Amino acid sequence: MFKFLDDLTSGLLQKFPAAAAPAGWRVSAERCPENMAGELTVNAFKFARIIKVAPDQAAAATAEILAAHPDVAAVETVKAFVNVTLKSGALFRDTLSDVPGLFAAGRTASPRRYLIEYSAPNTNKPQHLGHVRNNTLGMSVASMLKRVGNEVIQVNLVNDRGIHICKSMIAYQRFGNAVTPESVGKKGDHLVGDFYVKYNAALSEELAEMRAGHPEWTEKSDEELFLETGIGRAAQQMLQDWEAGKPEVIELWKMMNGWVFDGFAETYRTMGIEFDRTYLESQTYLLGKDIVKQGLDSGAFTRRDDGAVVCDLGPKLGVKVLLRADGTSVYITQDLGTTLKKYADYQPDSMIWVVGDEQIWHFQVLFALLKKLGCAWADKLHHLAYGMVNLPTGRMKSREGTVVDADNLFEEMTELALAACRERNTDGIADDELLARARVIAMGALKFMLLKFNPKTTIMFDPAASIRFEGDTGPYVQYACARIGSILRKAGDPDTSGADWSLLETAEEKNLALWAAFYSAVLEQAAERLDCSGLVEYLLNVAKAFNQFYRECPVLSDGVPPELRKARLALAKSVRALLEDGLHTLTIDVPDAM
RNA sequence: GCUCCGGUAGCUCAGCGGAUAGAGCAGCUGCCUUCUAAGCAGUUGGUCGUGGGUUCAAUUCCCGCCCGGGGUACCA
Repeated sequence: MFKFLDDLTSGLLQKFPAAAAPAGWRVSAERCPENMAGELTVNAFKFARIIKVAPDQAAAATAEILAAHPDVAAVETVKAFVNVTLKSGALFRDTLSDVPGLFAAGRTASPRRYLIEYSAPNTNKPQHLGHVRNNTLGMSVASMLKRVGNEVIQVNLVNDRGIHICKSMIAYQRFGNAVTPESVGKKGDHLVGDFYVKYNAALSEELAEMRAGHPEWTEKSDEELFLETGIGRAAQQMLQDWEAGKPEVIELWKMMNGWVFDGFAETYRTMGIEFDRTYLESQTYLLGKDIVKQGLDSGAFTRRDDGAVVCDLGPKLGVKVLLRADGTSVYITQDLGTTLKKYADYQPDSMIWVVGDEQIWHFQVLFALLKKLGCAWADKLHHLAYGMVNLPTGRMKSREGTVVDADNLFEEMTELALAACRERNTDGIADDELLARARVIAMGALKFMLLKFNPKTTIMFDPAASIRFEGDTGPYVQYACARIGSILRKAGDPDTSGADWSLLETAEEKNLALWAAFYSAVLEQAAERLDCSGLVEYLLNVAKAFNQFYRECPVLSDGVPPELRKARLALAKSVRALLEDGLHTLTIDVPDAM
């Protein structure tokens, strides 16, 4: 970053030998507020204590050192804020003229191996907007952690067994007429989802009939009556047959799951997701049992009078059951098993789960259990909890048909983006090229929208308002890149080496350099918080700064001196590199033109 | 009840110890024979839920209260 800050730091430490600065301490600067004279601000309130003087003395010393610094053009002190204006040459030297340096600054000094699990769909229905948020958060956090220099292993854990899967299978047996995705021309996960809906409709019907015939049952919940229904018992029986390995059930299960996996593969391809490994719950759901035995042996867990195995996690988390009295395992038992398996498979330094915030409690318990089992790495586990996606009409509910389907949403947004493309420059552009462009824009808009929110906030998705390509959106940033691409194409992809950056002296040009200076800090914070929303915000600001530059500073127009043109071309190139790097970090593509 | 998350402009959200609280959308006003108007400029709009406390400094930290959502399973 800025050389003057290094010099200021050493200057202060020399001047105040009594200073108690932590190792590696360095004075930092922030953007100066718009209405103040200055580009950067050094806040002396923040480090006055470190150098052990009063804030106004710290500020005075700072101003004195900076006034004599060759990079500094002007200094102004307000209270303990020291506002600095840099000389053009120094400003660009430390920022946009050195893109590799800018990018390298964002890399971590201590790379780690992360294992991140996300998506985790069920194979009884297609993915919806909630999954899209999960997928987007997972892939972007993974990408961002890689971008700052870590090794990242991305895994999926597919819930491919259980009563909900059997429901789709029962409905297929009863109402399926042996259809296949090919025979009806439907994506496999959608076809299976249809049967899941059919099952629930048939169940509701049967429940209604039963309640009509048994007035004493009207008060009971659907869950309580589930096993009283024929179709409920059928699903239960099928689950038992599945666990017993009954051939015709396994065969049906394999066939229908195969359809769903094909469908998911397409959804993931559209989003640009590639998992390093996909774990299947059907292969992991029994894993936890021997760990429970080990826990009993070590005394971490205890056996209750009725035979159930439990663990007392203290006053806050309470007593957790790990094995029922009948010896069957519960959700957390499986999760213990898969967690240990993932650890054994990859030995990560840290594991991340991208899972909805309704499971915060579950993960607290899981982590506590792992500690109890003596896993030294248990304090390096992180539940990346994210909020629901709600619609203006309320929560999304599969049963009530109020979900926004992922594939349909991609399709709809692509259509809208395509229409927007057609309104613009379509001269001589082939249809498939236009479609490819629309896809990049649509997916960019969607991912950017989802990442703009802090993960933990509950999102309100209003299709009418949320599907936008203007304003604070992904396409806004992509558009800035496209404008730069256009300039560079018109200039014949010029060689800009040796450009004289000190010729760039307008407020718009300097503003871009000032924004660029903070890229590494933005990445660092995103990685630390496992939250890309700061990067999203940042890219909007850089794109905005570029659009202002675009308006105010002609590059190719007649009357721009050749040397200035070259410098501005170099600037544009660097800005595009920055924006592209940022978007790619968010797993968003950049179209050549828009 | 206990617990977690949220309450900031008409709407959707940033800011989370620092200088006069921001953005986008919506509304109003301008700017396309000039490198792509998916753009730019201007403008309207706020007792940062509320009452205390800590601090040189609080939207930001602590405590109480009010409102909304999640969790509180031997479901996943």
